[in-house]
Amino acid sequence: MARIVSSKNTTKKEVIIKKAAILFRKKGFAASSMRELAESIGVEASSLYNHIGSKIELLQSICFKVANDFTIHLNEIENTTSPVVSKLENIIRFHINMMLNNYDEVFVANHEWKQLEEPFLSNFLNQRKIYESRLIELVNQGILKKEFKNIHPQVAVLTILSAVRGLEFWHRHKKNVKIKELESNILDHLLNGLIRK
Amino acid sequence: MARIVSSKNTTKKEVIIKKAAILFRKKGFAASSMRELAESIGVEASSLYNHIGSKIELLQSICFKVANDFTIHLNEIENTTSPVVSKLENIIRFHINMMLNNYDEVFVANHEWKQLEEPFLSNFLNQRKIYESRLIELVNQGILKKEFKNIHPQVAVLTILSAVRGLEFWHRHKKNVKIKELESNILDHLLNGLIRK
DNA sequence: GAATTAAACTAATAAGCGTTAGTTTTGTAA
DNA sequence: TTACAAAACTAACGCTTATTAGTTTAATTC
Repeated sequence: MARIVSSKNTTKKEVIIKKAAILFRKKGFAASSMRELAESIGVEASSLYNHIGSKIELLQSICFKVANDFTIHLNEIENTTSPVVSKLENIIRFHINMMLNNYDEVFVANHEWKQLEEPFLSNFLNQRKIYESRLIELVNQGILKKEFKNIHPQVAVLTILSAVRGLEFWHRHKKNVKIKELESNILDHLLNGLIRK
Repeated sequence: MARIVSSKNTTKKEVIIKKAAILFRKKGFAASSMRELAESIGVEASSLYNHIGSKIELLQSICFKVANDFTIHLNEIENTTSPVVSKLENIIRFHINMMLNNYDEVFVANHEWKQLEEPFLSNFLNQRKIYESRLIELVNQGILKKEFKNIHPQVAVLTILSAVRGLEFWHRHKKNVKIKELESNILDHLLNGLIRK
């Protein structure tokens, strides 16, 4: 009768959620079973229900934790008086680091949000939409202040978000490129096509 | 007893594969059932098996059709003598158009390949790896020929592929932006940070 | 050491899954 | 009209699913 190991600062629920993120990232939410999850932890499936409510609740926890982290960071950035280009750079760096440090969770939030049920699905999409709108507004400010070229801000934002999302693939190539080098390369690629010369 | 409708140029199998792509894109492969697929076509689930082998075979067809389309196009491009920047532009435009014209299939190939079984999984990943290697080599040529800045070619390729992949999201915003405008915006964003000035 | 609580276990549930077998209907060609 | 083939149907198979109920074990508290 092996118990779920959990140190002082993490509850057993948090252990389960972390393992769920790993499993959902590897196999996808729908293709992951509670038995598999339990096995990866070392208990029976039914034992999980002493700590969590349901499978779908695990997905909810993962998705909204990630969404909230991004929202909170954007709040902080907006409350500074830096140039727009610095703000955008800061945001891009945050995305890159979230992807590298919370790989499983960010991946799951990006790929498995579709499996959320209402009203969580709508909430999640709404939160993401608002986040994007705020980024678009930021780029727009950069254009008005002549920091950026006169591009379509909506396209720019989605290009940036997509490019940063592509860091998913760097978990495959991790050995070949240094993280900091990677970060500056992507930033250079994305910004120098954007910043007025 | 409704029959599967199919015009002269499309077999019933192709109709099923197309509907499968739509369903898999919307709900994910694992979360899609054969009964749902059948319903979207207007027959019973078992009737599908007069035309197809299995559920997983549908995913295989979709994934490898997309992969082959990209490979074939790259073959054609490599057999021309254009400047590297033109080749790359051509490839980016092809990606954009594949995404816009074969949305469901490209989406499924991008997101659901994980659910493939061996040996198809390995074949698919290998084909993708080779494709990326050829793009990296192309960018490398551009650097050697001084057409591009001295960036990390591997990072550049993944940034480009990821950014183009982000066109997925434009099916949400389709009304707001014209396709051609979108295409040139993305190209400008990606290339003008790359091309030597 | 006894009592209590936390958290594991076993067993079972009902529902849904992909797929198959066997049968019936439909469309086509002789 | 008859014969044949294509493609639909119904019914069922065995399996897996998430989840629940009830029980037992382990850890904690008194």
